[in-house]
Amino acid sequence: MKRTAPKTQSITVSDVARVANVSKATAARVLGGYGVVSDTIRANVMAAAKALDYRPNELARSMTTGRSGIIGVVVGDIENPFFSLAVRGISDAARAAGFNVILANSGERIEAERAAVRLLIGKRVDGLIVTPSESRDISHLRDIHRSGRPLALLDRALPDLDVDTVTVDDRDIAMRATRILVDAGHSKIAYVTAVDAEGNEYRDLGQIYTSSVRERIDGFLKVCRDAGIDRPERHICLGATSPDETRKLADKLLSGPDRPTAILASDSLIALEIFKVMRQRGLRIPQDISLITFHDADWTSVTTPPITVVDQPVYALGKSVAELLIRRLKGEARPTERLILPTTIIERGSVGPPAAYKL
Amino acid sequence: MKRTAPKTQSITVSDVARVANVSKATAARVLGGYGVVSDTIRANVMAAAKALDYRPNELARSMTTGRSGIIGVVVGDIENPFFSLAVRGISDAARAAGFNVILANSGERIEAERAAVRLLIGKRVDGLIVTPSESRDISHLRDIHRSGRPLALLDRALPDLDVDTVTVDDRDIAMRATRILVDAGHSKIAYVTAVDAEGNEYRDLGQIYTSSVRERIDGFLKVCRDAGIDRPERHICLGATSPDETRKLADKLLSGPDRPTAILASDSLIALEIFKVMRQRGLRIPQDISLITFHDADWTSVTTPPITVVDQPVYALGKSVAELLIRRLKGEARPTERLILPTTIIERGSVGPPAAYKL
DNA sequence: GTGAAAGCGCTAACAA
DNA sequence: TTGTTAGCGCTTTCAC
Repeated sequence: MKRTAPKTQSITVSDVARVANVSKATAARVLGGYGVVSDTIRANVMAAAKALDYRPNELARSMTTGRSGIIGVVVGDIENPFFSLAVRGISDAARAAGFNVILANSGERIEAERAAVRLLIGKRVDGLIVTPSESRDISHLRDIHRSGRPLALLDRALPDLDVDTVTVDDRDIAMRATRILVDAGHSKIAYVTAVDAEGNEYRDLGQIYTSSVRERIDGFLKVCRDAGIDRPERHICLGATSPDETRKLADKLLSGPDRPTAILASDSLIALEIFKVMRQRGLRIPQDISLITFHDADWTSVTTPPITVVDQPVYALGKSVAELLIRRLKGEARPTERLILPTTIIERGSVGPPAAYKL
Repeated sequence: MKRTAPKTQSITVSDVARVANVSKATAARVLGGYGVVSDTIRANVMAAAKALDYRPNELARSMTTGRSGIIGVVVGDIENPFFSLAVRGISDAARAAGFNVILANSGERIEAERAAVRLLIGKRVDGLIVTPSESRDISHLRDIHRSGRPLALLDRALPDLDVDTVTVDDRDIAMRATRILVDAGHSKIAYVTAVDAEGNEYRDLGQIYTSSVRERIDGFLKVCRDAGIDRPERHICLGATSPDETRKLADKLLSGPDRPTAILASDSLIALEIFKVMRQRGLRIPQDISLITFHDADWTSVTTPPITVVDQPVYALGKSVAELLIRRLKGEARPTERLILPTTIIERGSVGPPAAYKL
């Protein structure tokens, strides 16, 4: 005797086949859109499917085909407009190619990233796009590769991992941004970034495990040193990992006697908090202090004054990395590609000569 | 003869069982964490699994159990900070309960919403959270219900659909916002919103198919009429569906001789574009024109002047709806709940008396 | 406590 | 062109 099924009984290929008076295989062929079926039978089956309100079970389908039509995406923080824009680029490219996207957030925590990757592999996504939160422990990324699924990296390169990668030239762009500040006469320039390090004290590059961050710091220091600035690393602030932390950090940074005359912020979320603290402390931009930030976020153009920004091609970054991945998914075998997209600086009104000069 | 597998052969329960010298069923029991197994055997199986680097196939697991541990979420626009914050609320609640989240974007297009729902049902998610883009055609939402999976609605209620819903009181909050403007002396108040209607001409409420939008317009009109404002519906602008469209709309709105003296924007993306256009046209806030917007977006507090906003409990909205859904997923049978979360208005500096008063 | 066997809904050989 | 038959990797009776 058949017990009542605990979960809702759904209509299967067999049900449709029975009603249409054909074999399961034939019904499956028209329902699945493969193989060849005569027009009459096709019509019958379609009618039966419609009558029964048949819905394919994608799970079963993926299980037998080994394909899911899904691209897994793991980003650092979906609330960061940088990532949501990149994700739109990815989604648009995916949709255009008939793929769907599953999104997972790592919150920039490596364990969450590992878990997300594990989940997505478990769900048998066809390929993954990851923004690796650090370069120290990338075993889970190697695992992807080993599982036979293509992986592509977004925004952050991993020298040790030979996979398709799309980034910008972070070192170069940091140099250009810093140079703007140096050229304006600044010599006390702070660089504020989100890396979490013990005590938030910067010691050396080897301590930074996120490639983009490391490259930017490298570029920043290079320009400072070339300009004869003494020990510029003193003004590197790590630990701006949340609005709260950033505010604390900014408050400390802007209160000391050794206050910087210019700040370079590594993303728009950080810059926003810094901007707020500056305001709150009555610091005028750019008369009292200058500010440049990475990412041309919405708000940067509506403040008074508007903020000078590093404009990364975020949407294109996402679109390109998805296209690269999709080409591999479609079977294209080619050497690994590492795309570096061009970046510009939008000069607005937040940079001026250091306060001292005007006295 | 066995052909080479086309796709990477993964380690299965059978493989582990063979190595551990137990039956498939026993291996499955320890690997799946169910049933009873002796400690010795458990240890053996675990060792074998580790040695072989076994990874469970979630697909197969979901197929037999009928559960996936996944909550499907369909939102209007993930780039809208309103939604990304709500999604974080959902994700946090989901994670806390051991669920994962798959995110799909509808772009506020009903066909995309249908497709997303179909995909998620096909993937056999355990339940869905949807921000319905309109109330006219909700057959796909009824389908969810019919498929036996729980559905919960976020931010937009559907009177005809008896499912758990979490919203704010849009009518009330629109009334309060409008009243602030009226009390400041305004009588030419524009309401700008994103609904797409033919010719972007507002005729009557019946034309608006998004519940939140309808309620807000209703509240707006009510307060205007109570204040004796003549035909306030003249100043309702529909069609602010993208930054570009919004800019055009705002440009037209602010150029005519009948220019409003105050604007109420239905979301922060719209308000931002309006703000930019105001700036560009040299309109001073609040001397020349007043502005209030829904959603306490980041940028609204850093402009000069900062913007008065309707502060919805966005994170809580997401968290609550997820919790409601999860309780159902865990088998709780109870009558449908319709939560309405309280909302406040943060008065900042963007509202003043109408320009005419000061002349 | 453990094993054998059936089956989830689908696709993919192969035969007819 | 259509049908038969095996699986995919897992869980789940039901015996032992």
